[in-house]
Amino acid sequence: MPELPEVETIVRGLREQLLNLRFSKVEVGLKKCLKDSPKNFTSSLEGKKILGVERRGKNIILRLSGGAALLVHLRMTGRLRFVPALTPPEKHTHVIFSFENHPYQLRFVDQRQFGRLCLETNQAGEGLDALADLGPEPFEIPAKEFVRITRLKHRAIKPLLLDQRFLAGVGNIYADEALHQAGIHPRQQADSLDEKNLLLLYHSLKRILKKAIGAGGSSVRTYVNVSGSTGSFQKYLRVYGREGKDCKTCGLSIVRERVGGRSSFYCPRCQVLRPA
DNA sequence: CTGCATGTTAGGTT
DNA sequence: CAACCTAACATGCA
Repeated sequence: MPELPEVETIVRGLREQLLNLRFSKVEVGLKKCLKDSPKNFTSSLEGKKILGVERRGKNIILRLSGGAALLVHLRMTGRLRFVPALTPPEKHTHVIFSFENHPYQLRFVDQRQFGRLCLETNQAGEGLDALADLGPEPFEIPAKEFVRITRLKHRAIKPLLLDQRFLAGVGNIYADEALHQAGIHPRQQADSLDEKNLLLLYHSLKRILKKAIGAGGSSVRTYVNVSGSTGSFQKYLRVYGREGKDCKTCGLSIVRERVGGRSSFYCPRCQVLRPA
């Protein structure tokens, strides 16, 4: 659910709140969301200071004193909330972080328990192991490079966009929206697209991601930001979740179809599948 | 009751 | 190796 724009919104919120805070206490209520033992996790974190908050793909990275990093992946329903310590814990609260001389807590809440927190005590070297396989960031890869690597792939474009090793951060919502905007069928073979089409896709994707970040993300199910507010980009979705409704470009009914095991929404008139 | 849902990974097959 | 499929994870909702 949280894709690049939602994660970016969360990261910005966390950066505002967490910079220079020092963990005083970490409480783990559900150990399966950790890679480490809870004991190791809490004792390694306590006393460390938060020096930076970054995003890589759909991952949240807290840079800590001593060279460590706390990685958070929210998967489907994970949420990070920054709330007064006196707030009664909501259902599915699994980890609570308290800070020195601060009345608020950071809480990890996850209804479906798929989200993961992982502490990397990596030294010197840059790469965090958990992020090693991620593809380029959509905002960093140059247009020509995007065109080049896409045409190397003999597979449908939609599952390719969702492949985090190909491109980091794109999920089901924004893949469907970008393909609609570019007039490309989700099942179109990547290596059958010409440069003009791929440049259009590249710019559509960046434009949509940027607009969605500006709107604070899309709240289609459980997503809220760090302070609990919903995003507003769901109002601007043109295909995602709109099966049977009319295409805002041509009026034809939006269809839903499984592509690469994921439901995909598209307009059969604006997005015609062409033989490879 | 059944089926389905967002992300990711593991494991298997083609 | 690349591409592809399915199951699994846990819960809530239609």
